[in-house]
Amino acid sequence: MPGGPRQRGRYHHGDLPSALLDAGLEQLATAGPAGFSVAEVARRVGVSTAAPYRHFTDRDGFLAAVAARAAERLAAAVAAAATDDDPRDRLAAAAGAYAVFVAEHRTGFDVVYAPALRAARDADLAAAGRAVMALFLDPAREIAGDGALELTEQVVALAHGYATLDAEGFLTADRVTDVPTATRARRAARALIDGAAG
Amino acid sequence: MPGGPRQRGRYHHGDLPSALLDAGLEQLATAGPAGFSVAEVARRVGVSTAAPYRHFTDRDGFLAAVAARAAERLAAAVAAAATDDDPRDRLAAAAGAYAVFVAEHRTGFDVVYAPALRAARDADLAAAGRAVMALFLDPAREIAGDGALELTEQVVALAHGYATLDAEGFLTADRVTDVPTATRARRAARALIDGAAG
DNA sequence: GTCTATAGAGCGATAGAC
DNA sequence: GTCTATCGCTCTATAGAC
Repeated sequence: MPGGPRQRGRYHHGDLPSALLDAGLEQLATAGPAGFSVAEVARRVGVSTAAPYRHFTDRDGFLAAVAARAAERLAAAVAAAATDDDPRDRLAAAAGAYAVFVAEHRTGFDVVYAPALRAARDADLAAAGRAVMALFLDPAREIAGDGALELTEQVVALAHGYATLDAEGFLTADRVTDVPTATRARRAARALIDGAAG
Repeated sequence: MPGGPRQRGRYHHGDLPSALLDAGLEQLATAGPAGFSVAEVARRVGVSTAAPYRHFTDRDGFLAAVAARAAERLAAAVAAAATDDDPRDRLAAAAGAYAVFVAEHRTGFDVVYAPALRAARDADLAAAGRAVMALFLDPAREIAGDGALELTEQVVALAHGYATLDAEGFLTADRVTDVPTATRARRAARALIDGAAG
C-alpha cells in the first residue's frame, strides 16, 4: 500500500458512492436528519465537497439514499428481533427493536416518510418503509383483525417515543434502573397490546 | 397611529424582550428547536438581527427562555385537560393533551431537557419542566404506587411518540379515520395504563 | 436600546481544470 | 471521476454609531 489512504491530497477512489453511503449512515446517526451535511460526509470520506454531487442529485437525494440504506437495516433489525410465534410477543419485540435502532441510528418512520424525502422519490426508501411497516402490521392483524391499523399506530407511536426520548438523553439522564431501553420499550408495548386487545 | 409598525426603517419598541419571546414561540413551533434562528425571530419582529443580543446572552439562552415560556403553556394545557377524578382517566387525558400541544408547538420533554439548554441554566425552564412532569407523576402514583416512575415513562413515551409522528405528518398522511390526534393518543394511553396496571 | 455594518463560519451547489 | 475554486446564502455574534 504505497501512500496512506484518507490523505488530504490528490487521489481517487474505488467505490465512492458506496463509501459515501457508509459515511452518510454515520453522519445521520450522529447529527440526525436536520443536521445532515453533505460537506461533512465528504470530509469524512476524504474527498472534496463537490464529489458527492457527481453521484447524487442534491442534498435530499443523497439523504434519501442514505435513509433507504438505514431503513433496510432497520427492517432487518426488527425482523431479527420479532421472531416469536405469539403475535403479541412478536409485536412487542418489534417495538423494542425499533426503539433501540431508531435511538441509535436516528432513522425511523419520521425520516422514512419525511415530506422532504418523498420528493426524492427513492424507490428503495419507499420499499424499505413498507417492509418495516409490515413487520408491525402482520402481528397486529393476527391480534386485532380489523383494529390492526389502530393497534399498529399505537405501538409504533410508543416505540418511536422511546426512541426519540432516548436519543435526546431524556431516558438515560436520571436513570434509576439499569434495565436496557429495548426491554423497557418491549414491556411497555406488551402492556399496551394487552390493554388494547383485552 | 402615525406610521405603520413593523416597518423596515428606523423605530424603536415598547417591550422588545416580550415581543421577541412571542415571535420566538412562533418560530419554535414552525422551525422546531434545530431550525430555531435568532435572526429569523428578529426579522419577524421587525428589528435588526443584533437587537436580541441586548436582551439574551446567546442563541441557546434565548431559546431556553422561549422554551420556558412554551413549557409553561404546555403545563397549563395539560393541567386544563387532566381534570378527571379517576387517576387513569386523568393520566390518559394528560397524554392526549401533551401529544397535541407538542405536535403543534414543538416543545416537549425533548426540548425542555435538551442538554444544550441545560447549559443555559434557565430556572423558569427547569421549573416548568418539573410542573409538566408532576402532572403525569401524580396520577401515576395513585395508579401504580412504587411503579409510578415506570408507568410515567411509558405514558410519556407514548404521548411523545404521537406528538413527533404527528408533527412529521406521519399520522395525518394516509389517514383513514378522522378521529383527532388528541383522542387517539388518549385512547392509546388508556389502553397502556390498563394493560400495565391490570 | 436600537441601529448599521461587519467578521467569520458553514453549507449547498456549480464551473472548469485535470 | 475527482479536484480546486468560487458564488451565494444564512447564521451567530461583536463593534461602534446614534
